[in-house]
Amino acid sequence: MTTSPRTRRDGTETRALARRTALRLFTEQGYEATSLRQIADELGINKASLYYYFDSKEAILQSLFDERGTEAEQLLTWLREQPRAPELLEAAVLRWVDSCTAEKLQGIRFMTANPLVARTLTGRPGGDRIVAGLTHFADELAALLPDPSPQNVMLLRMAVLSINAAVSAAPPTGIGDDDVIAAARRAARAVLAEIRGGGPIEPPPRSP
Amino acid sequence: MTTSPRTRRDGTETRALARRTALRLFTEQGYEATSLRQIADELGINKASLYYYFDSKEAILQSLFDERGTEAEQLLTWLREQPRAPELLEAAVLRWVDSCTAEKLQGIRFMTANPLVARTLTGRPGGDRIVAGLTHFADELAALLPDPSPQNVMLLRMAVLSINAAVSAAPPTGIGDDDVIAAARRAARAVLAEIRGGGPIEPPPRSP
DNA sequence: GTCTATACGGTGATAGAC
DNA sequence: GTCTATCACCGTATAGAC
Repeated sequence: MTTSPRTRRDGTETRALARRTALRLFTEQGYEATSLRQIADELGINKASLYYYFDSKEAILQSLFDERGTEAEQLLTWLREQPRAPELLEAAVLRWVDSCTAEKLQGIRFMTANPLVARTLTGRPGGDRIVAGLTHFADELAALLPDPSPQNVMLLRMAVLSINAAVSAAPPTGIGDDDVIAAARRAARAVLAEIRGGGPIEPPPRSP
Repeated sequence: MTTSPRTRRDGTETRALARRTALRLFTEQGYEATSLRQIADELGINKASLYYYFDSKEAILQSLFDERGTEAEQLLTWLREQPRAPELLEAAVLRWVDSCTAEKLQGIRFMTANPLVARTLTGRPGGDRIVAGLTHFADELAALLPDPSPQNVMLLRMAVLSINAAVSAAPPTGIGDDDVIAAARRAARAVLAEIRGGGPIEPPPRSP
């Protein structure tokens, strides 16, 4: 081995810092519009030094996807072991929405800013696991719909992606992460209610 | 003049075709990932010939924004001459949603695929009039909210942008434009109801 | 209007010294 | 680990013949 414990530790720290920097720049400017030179400059290192930590620019992207790629899959695993019930629909959607912490929001922001970039990694291991995982998640939930009309399937997908919609709708500044997440939750519930009721009118609860 | 009527007519047709081709490629692959060579190839002309119709790649982008930039402004103009009333909120949002024809959807798809590209044109005349116009629209509507809390402002913005959310949520194929628009409308109404009621439960209609 | 040829810069990436 | 130097390539854009 050529790496001592000390250099190894410094290395992984720099690598982690590079990932965070890349994530920020990719989110602000887009993946294609961000050059390796720019990332290196912000890190205070030379452009070529980045290649010590990553094999290519695409490898940086890949590592960002890998970091957060398992979440959607875990959600899917959880869903498949739940007993089928009408309440599962709302429970599952809200489980996903509520799992979104303020830290996870930056991942959503990155994906929202680069909606097409996932296709760059298609075919490779761990490519677009987030997108694919959420898609499968929504598709599996669609089987629970009493009326799986195209519109209702669409509304279900919109409920699942309410966090993304909230991030897209949020102005660049002035609204805190908490309110973004809370708004996403309320929107998801409202859309789910629309699917159930076919309209805003809910039958009043009846006690026997 | 160096252009005869005949060449002039052919020219504007080619220009229009180039715009449509660019719009499609920008939507499929992204603005930065699409090269002028690619656009020229699909048109069956040389790369350099594009510069007869457009001064630069950015000029192509600009022309696409100009084509659909006035709609949000017209909406804003309409809003400002409406009498203030509680029903104006939902009426205004639905006016925007319902104005979305199947043809207009491709504009939304382009913007959804290139969320950051509007900033490329900021400062220039007619830059991001769509985004800015819709933002102003939502902000003006926010003044009509009984409770303009950050969450409610967020929800209002999400209702206005429900078309964008629907486009983002729609799978690449399998769902028609009509269902996408219809789902957006239902989602917008559901979110507006959530703002009004603060919850999915609506009081049942009471006849005196 | 369309072409060929070319200029120019920036990009991702590699080799090798230290 | 970080650097300098260098590479091939592709991007936009221009000049000028036809």
